[in-house]
Amino acid sequence: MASRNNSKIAEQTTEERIKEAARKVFQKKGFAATRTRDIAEEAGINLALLNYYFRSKEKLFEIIMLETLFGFMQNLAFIMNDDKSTLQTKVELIASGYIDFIIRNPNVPLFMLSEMRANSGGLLKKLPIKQLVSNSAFLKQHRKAVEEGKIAEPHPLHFLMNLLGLIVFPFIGKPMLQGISGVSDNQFKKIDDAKEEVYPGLD
Amino acid sequence: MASRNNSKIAEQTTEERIKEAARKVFQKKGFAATRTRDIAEEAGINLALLNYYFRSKEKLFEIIMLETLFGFMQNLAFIMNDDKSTLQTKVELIASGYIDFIIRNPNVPLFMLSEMRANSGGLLKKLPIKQLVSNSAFLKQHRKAVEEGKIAEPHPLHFLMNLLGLIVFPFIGKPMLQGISGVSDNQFKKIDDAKEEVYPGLD
DNA sequence: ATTTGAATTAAACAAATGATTAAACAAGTT
DNA sequence: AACTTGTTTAATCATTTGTTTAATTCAAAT
Repeated sequence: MASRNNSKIAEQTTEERIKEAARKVFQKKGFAATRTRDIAEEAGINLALLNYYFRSKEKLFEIIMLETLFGFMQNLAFIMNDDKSTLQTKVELIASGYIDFIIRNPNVPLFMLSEMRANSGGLLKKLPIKQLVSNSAFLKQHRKAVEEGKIAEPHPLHFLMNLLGLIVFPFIGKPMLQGISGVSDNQFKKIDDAKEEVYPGLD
Repeated sequence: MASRNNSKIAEQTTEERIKEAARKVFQKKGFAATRTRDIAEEAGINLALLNYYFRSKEKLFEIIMLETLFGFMQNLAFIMNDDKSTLQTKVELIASGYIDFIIRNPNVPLFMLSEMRANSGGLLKKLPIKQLVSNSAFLKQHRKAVEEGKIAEPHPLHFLMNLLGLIVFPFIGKPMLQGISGVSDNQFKKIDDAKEEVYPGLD
C-alpha cells in the first residue's frame, strides 16, 4: 500500500491528480497550446511524473479526450434510449441535461469541436456510441413524428444537429456575440432558459 | 503594366502571399498549432521573410484575425441594415449568405470561436461593428415582430445566436456527428438546404 | 558603371518544450 | 540492517520553434 500520500492535498493518487490537471488545462487551452509544464504545475507535481504515469503528452491527451467524449455522450445516449419518455420530453431532457453539463464543463464543447477537427477524429470509433444512437428509441419516435407531420426536419441527424446547435452555440458563441454587441454579462444569465426556445412548435 | 513576372506563381506580392498562406494555416490549425515554418512553406518563401514583413507571429496573426473577423461581419452588417428587405427576407439572406461564406471558408467559424476564447477577445473592439448592429433595421424589425407576437424569442441577441447556431453548427459539428453516426459524406451535402429549416414558422 | 536600398537567403541563436536519466526517497520484506 | 520495489525529484538532453543576423541578389537611381 504505497499508494497513500497523506502529506499534501488529498485522498487522491498522483495519477488522478495529473489526469485532473490535464483535463482542466487541455479543455481550456487545447492540445497545441498546452505545455506539459502547465499540467505539472496545475497538478503540483514534478514534470517527469507526467511521463512516468502516462508515457507522453499525446497519450495523456488521448485518455483525456476519450473520457471527455464519453462523458459528453453517455448523457445523450441514456436519454435517447429511454422507452418511456416521449420525444417531446426527450428533447427537453437533452436540452436541460446538456445545459447543466455545459455549465459544469464550460470548455468542453469548443474543446471537442476544435480537437476533433485537427487531431483525433478517429477516437470516436473507440466508443460504442454508434449503436447506442442508431437503434435508439429516439430514432423511432422521431421517424414517427416526421410521418405524422409533427416535425419538419426529416433527417434525425439534422434534427440532432439543430438541437445541439441551439443548445451549445449560445455558450461557445457568447464571448463573440458579447464582444460584438457589448451586452453585459448578466443579460446572458437567462441563457439556460434556452430549452423553452428549442423547437417551440413541437407540442 | 510593366512589372509583370508572369513566369511563376502569380500577380501577387510576397507580402500578400505570406498573408494568404498565414490565413490558410492559421484558420485551419489555430494559432498555437501553427508553426511559422508551416506558413513559410505554404507560401513558398524563406522563413525570415515572415519576420521581415510582419514583425512576429503574433503580429501576423492579429492581422489575419482582424481581417477574418471583418470578412465575417461585413456580410451580416450589410444585410441587417437593409431597410427595404423584410425581417423574413433578412433571416433568409443571413442564412444563405453565411452558408455560402462557410462553404467558401470552412474553417473560419471554428477558428473564430476557438481563438476568440483564448487569445484575442479584445480584437473585436477594433471593429466598428457594434454600432452597425445596435441601430440596424434588423433590430427594429425584430422588436416589432416580437410585439406582434410573431417571434417567440424576445432578445435580439438570442435570436441572432439561435440563428447563427443553426447555420454554423451543422458545419463545425459535422466531423463529430459524422463520426458518431457513421453517416456518409454525401448525406451531408444537403446541408445547404438548412435555410429552409431555420425558423420555418416565421412566414 | 557605381551606388543605394530593398528583397531574399542561408545560417545561426536563444528560448521553449517534450522527454529521459540517474539518483534519492519511502515503505514494505527478508 | 540490508534488500527490493514503486515513487519522486533535480538535472539534463534533444528537438522544435520564433526570431535574428549577416551576407547576397536584384532593380532602379545616380
